[in-house]
Amino acid sequence: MRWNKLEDEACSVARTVSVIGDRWTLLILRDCFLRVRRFEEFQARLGVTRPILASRLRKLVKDFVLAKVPYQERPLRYEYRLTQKGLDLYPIVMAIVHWGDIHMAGKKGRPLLHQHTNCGKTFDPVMICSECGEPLSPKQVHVHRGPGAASPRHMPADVPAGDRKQRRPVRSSRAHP
Amino acid sequence: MRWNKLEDEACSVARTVSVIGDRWTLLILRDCFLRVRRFEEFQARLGVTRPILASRLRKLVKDFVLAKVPYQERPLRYEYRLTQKGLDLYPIVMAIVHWGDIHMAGKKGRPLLHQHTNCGKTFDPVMICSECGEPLSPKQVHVHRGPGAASPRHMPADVPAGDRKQRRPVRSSRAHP
DNA sequence: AACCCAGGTTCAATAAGAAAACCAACTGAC
DNA sequence: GTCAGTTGGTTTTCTTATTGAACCTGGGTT
Repeated sequence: MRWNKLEDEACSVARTVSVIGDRWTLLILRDCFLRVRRFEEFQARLGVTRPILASRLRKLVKDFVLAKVPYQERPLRYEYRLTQKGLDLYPIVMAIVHWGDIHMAGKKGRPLLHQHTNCGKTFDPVMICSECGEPLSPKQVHVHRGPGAASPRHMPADVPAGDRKQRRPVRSSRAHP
Repeated sequence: MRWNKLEDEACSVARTVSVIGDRWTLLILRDCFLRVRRFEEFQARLGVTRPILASRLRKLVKDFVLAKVPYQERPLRYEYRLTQKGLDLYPIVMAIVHWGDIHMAGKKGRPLLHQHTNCGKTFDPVMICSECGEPLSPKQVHVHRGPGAASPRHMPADVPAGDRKQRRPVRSSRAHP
């Protein structure tokens, strides 16, 4: 399969992977969330070769994840900033960080700690259901076809519904449309 | 930079990316969460070449994300099942799906809908702070060095702490140790 | 015996990535 | 004015990874 065909697949994972499913791209995005913005800074921190970095940044700009904005004139210089679409990748990056913290940390513990400035505490990211607020587990989720489904190829086996509780919904910044 | 050096980096993103930071690997994991378990089924659904699929499955087994368990004898055949370490990737996969749903869905809408069997509703995954329960936004998170930090190279600029509220912590299945 | 199945491996051709050098537009120091 | 320095790249060559097709193994079926 060619990678440009991937974004046409009727699967949100495939479409997302066509944008960020590359090792260097994910590391570039990590640095974006750490406020890195310039070519030379990415290059120095990541150790990536310059041609690869240039091609990845170009692609992220093309996909509207980053925007190239001038930070000075004469000589005209640009920096790369996360767009809203890019900022929305934060849960993915945090989920990746958390998994690494739990499963890949060395004996010394985590490399970084995250402090939530709202509550002031060191925290872990937790993924919950927007409707009932409970933490999500794969076995409690039943997947079925949406309006954008193409073929029944990607459908899973059916899973019986369990007990049901009630809670107030959590207003996500970006809920299902 | 060589990819085997990546897992030695003092960064949880780099370490996680050394395991799952590959396009095919992420698609394989998507299918794992859709209860796909066998070589031929992965191959048919993904359209990946057989040598790549074999190499990715081998690596996921080596990294204890998947386990190869026999489902019959004579002829002896194995299937690939998510371990607990693999199941813990669920928030990453859900975050990827959700971003694709929001930013990459076609005109027809989402390919798949997720129903939470606990509450019975179609939901979106929301990432919250384990301590105060508020949805996370990148600008409200201050990163600082943890015990496993190596060099100060990967540190971000400081961000002032905002207002502080109080809430009860959410017990994540896997909190910070 | 002849053929099918699941789960791979082997091999040649092609695409992508790495390393090092080079380029261009401008600055500021001398 | 020229000479080195800075930033943000491109070019070139070499090495590695991926693709596509075919083949293999250890069984079972008719």
